Amino acid sequence: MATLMTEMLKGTLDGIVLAILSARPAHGYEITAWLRGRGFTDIAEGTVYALLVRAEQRGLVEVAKVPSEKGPPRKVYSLNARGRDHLDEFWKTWSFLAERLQQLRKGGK
Amino acid sequence: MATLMTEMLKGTLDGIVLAILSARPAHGYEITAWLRGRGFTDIAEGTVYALLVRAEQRGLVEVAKVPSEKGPPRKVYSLNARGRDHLDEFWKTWSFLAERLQQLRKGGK
DNA sequence: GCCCACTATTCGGTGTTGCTAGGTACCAGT
DNA sequence: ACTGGTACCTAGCAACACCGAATAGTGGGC
Repeated sequence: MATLMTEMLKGTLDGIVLAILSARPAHGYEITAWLRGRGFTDIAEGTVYALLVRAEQRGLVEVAKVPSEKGPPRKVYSLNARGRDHLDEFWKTWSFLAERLQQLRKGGK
Repeated sequence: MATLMTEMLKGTLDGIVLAILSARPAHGYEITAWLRGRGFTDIAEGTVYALLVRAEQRGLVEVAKVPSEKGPPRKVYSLNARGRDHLDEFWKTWSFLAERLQQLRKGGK
């Protein structure tokens, strides 16, 4: 059921996008396309934009408006120092969770 | 500020509890204590109970009321066939997510 | 007898999150 | 004109975990 993924993405999608931005600056549409290509087929378009706005409000990313040849201007996001710190924290939390779940999976059944 | 872990647990705590129940029947208080012992120190007591009620409403678990020597009667939950199916789905979804994140972590930075 | 700690469950209200389902804007090809 | 691809935004919704408090039973210390 797709519902499982929806709930599981809460809290992780945030980190996923930051991780993408840590590799290279990108804009919303690009990020969405990238996610779709990686198998996250059901991630809604609006979700990514809302998430980027939140990231900006928290001061995790910098924004640059870049005119596009096709369509409206792009908003290119790039990770700043605070964002990198946040990403580190994210990976720590993720590692903790992933370890416990791996143990559970082995132990159970 | 919502903690990272709180948001990340959304959707996964559900599976964690089912995984615990797949090993052996248990009641709410016991599950909470188990989680605390495993490092999930900040999981609220009420959270587990609410989660168990949801699982029951979805028909994933069976409930048995067992009198306790200490305190009020326990509600002992055990996984049924539907619950095991759901757990399988959970692990599939989790695996998918964990794989993508592992790739991202390697690739990024 | 009275209070406290521990066991055990329940409930209403809150904040964060991703999804739904639209809309705006710009340009190229037909 | 019209369609399709690019690119962004928004309001309202449902699900989830947290918080704080209440309820209830048992046993031990004073």
